Amino acid sequence: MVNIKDVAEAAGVSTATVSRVLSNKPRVRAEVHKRVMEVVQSLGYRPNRAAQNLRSNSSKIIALIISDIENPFFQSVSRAVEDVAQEQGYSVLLCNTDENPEKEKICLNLLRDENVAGVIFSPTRQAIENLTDSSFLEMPMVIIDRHVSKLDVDNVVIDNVKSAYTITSHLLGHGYKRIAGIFGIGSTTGHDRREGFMRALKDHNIPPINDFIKYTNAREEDGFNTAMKLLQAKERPNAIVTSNSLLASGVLLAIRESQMAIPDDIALASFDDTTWAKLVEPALTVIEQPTYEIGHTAAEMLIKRIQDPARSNREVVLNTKLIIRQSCGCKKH
Amino acid sequence: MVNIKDVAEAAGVSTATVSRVLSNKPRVRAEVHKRVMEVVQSLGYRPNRAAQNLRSNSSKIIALIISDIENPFFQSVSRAVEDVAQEQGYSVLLCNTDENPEKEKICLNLLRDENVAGVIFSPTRQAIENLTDSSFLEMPMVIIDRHVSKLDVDNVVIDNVKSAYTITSHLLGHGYKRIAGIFGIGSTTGHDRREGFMRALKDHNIPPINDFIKYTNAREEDGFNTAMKLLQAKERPNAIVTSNSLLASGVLLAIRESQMAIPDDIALASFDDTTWAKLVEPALTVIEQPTYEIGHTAAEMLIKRIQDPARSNREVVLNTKLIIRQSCGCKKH
DNA sequence: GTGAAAGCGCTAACAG
DNA sequence: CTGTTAGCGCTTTCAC
Repeated sequence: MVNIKDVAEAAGVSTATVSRVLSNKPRVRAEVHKRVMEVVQSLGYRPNRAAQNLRSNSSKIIALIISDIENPFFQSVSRAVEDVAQEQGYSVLLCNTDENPEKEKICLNLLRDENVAGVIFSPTRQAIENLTDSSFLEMPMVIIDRHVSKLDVDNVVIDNVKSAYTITSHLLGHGYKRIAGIFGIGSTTGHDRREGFMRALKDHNIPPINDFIKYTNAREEDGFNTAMKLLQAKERPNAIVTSNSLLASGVLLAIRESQMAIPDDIALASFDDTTWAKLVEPALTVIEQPTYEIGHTAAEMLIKRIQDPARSNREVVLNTKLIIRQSCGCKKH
Repeated sequence: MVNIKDVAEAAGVSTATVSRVLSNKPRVRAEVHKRVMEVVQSLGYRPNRAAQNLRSNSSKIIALIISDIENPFFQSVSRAVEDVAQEQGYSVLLCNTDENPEKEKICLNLLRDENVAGVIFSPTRQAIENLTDSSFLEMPMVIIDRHVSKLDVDNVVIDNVKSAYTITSHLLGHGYKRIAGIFGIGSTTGHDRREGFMRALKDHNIPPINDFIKYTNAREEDGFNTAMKLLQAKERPNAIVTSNSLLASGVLLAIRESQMAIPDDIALASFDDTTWAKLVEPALTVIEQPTYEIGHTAAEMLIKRIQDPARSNREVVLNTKLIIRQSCGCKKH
């Protein structure tokens, strides 16, 4: 592998000059610049990232810490992050944490060891606490999906309370009154959505039914199990709201298993407009999150912060959209 | 940040000894080993990855190069890779190539610059050609999903010909005779599946209809457009096989738009058992690929190769499973 | 068994 | 404007 010294010799300059040319520093004669670039070309020189990293304590890698790449929400986010990164000459390191605070910590440590340039992180509530008195915040970081007002970090989120309020109100508007809600337990997101849900009930003068409000892990099987219990109870809900698509698919399976008809027997609405939301019948009414935009914005903010660590923190709240389809449209309710 | 020198001083040994202890080299007195470990603990020392990388020309990062993380097939693969990597102390660098040979090359170059320990790669046909006379194969590499018999690399695949044969035969067995096939154009995978499709027709003495055999990009919209054309033609197919789930969802949308009933008017079968395959009605008959296992196997093979570069190459062919649901079950055909 | 010392390839003072 | 030089933190001969 050809190194900077080879280039320097071939171009008849010092390594320092080569380095200057390559990092577009000023104070280099145009002619020298040109000659060096030519040699770089002809020798096919590519700087050694490890050496750059060691010397400058920073790599061209940004990390994406999410709970699970198999969650459709994060797929789109990660795709966006990748796109921005690639464009700007960064690579993306992926870490799944399964909403496990222990893994989150291991991961963060590792990223520091790797000198990553920055981190895009979707933390558990637990991790948000830990972050406060850790040195992890020394890494450029933007938190996504989860709300962290108390922390001094860049933040890209949606308005979860409002979105949950909207979708619950939609159900209420169609006459559904016995609405159950299933929310993820690991994240602030689940909490916020629950709050929006509660507020909507309150504003419509519907007393909440405790047994209908569920916190659970946010996987498909949790949605299924929770829904089965709900549907087998004496007092059934006639509508269910879920706080993500994994839960929704579990609930849908449970509804099918219970031989109930959507939306006549029961309505279903969820967060996240996945591929399948429009494919099932009746198609699912959902809150669409601007997933790609979340990732895109986060990545751009991160890179800006990397370039200017002193930059003031900001919180970006992106808009969601209620997509009305047929899963909540029964006339009789 | 505490470095190896700090540890050496605190333990009253040389940096060389600390290094030996940390990499579990022999020839260190047990007592010294213990003392060093204690100091490492108490000081919270963590080796600098960049320095290790520079010195030893290899990082603890493995790369995953896939065409698109938004393709469900790769999600599961990447999850598996991540799991194995994490377990073995590696991190995963993610690269999307969009089946674009140019991007593949950029990516490969970058990975070499980063001194990644190894690469798991799902290449385009183009890239497979390029690989032959490139030096990229100097990196430990395992190729997944795509077939590369000519190359001297580790390879994890399924039997695409056979799987396509199986699912096509299933359709044929249910009396469908006018079967269209939509295959991805960028990969060897699409080719092989087309071949299995053709063979099944032949073995059942069904003359293939040229207009029913389509190569296209493998995204949802391509599936939609292709299917729309197929369905609007004078001579319609009464069954469609697609070579991945993205195409399948496009086709499904087209069928819905055309107001046709599955499986009575038209049958649909596809590769890839996604979340939604069991959620739509009628549920989709599919070839299930062992996606997680593909990723898992590939990651393990890669790590073995990293540890022993002289290891002989091997090809692992994993089994697929035909999951029969209701999308191909019409009696009248 | 252990230490001293030589770099890996690069960047950033500091000189000139 | 450009070269010299001193490391970044680690691993790995080579001595002892």
